[in-house]
Amino acid sequence: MERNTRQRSAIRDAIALADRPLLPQEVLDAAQQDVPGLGIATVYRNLKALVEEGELQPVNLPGENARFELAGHQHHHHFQCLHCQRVFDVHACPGDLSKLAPPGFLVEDHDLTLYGRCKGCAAPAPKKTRRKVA
Amino acid sequence: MERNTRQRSAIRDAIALADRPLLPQEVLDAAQQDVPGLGIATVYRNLKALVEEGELQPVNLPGENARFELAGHQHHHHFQCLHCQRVFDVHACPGDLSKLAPPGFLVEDHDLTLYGRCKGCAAPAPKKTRRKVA
DNA sequence: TTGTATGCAAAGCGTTTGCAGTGAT
DNA sequence: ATCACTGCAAACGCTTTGCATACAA
Repeated sequence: MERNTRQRSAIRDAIALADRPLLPQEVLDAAQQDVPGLGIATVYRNLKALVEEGELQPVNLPGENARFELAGHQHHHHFQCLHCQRVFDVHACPGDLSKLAPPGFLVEDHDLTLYGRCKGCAAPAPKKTRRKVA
Repeated sequence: MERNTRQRSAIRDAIALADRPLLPQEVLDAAQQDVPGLGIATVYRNLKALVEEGELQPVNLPGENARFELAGHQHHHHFQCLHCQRVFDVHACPGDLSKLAPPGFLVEDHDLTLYGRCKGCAAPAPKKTRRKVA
């Protein structure tokens, strides 16, 4: 059965207190302030477990490693800042996009990512290519 | 300077002849029919070079490794089949999405991925979670 | 001939897993 | 006292890089 460990609490709290989806490493950094000896493997194991329990949900953006946020936010999208690279929730949706697909293709779902400048990063910068880092 | 090797031609051809974005491994498989001894490192090096030359462009989908297609397709989106996992181009776009972002956020670009059944994979299947594979 | 491109193998990076020890119940 | 959980290190999958050789020019 599920046990309540200091590690698990620290990991859950780190994500609950964040105002945006966090990378596993960011979760580790935050949770280590509560539990200094915490290891990255434990973070990954708990993230996976918490997702399976339905408490967290993964946030996958194009070319980015998975981030994690509290579940419960229903269908929504994300915004990534081209300056600070951080990701924010967007609680809006363009709606039905089924007519965009070619004939014969059946649309069941969609993912949308907006890019630009977040509230904290004022002026526009030259667009940079977004890519997966190994 | 750029040299014209059999390997580079085979790699370029593999992508040019495909009707969809290919994974590096798929490029390798296809190109090895022309150049049997071809190595995966050469594929990666040429993909990177061809992207920098502007001949190819990377296709990044949420939780997926990068695929590659010919450049020149201007702004467009992609469709991933939930059954066969393959990716197809979508030459349509919902248009201006800047009003979806929260106040203070400046939208400069967007990525959209549609999910469902491709032309070849008829009936709908239970949705499966899309995730990054290490 | 010259030096870029290739193939192989090793290294990197993020993520997962094996294992013995730790600690919640 | 159990047995799930943890930390560490090794293993993994994909991508990149070092190096000696091969080959386009």
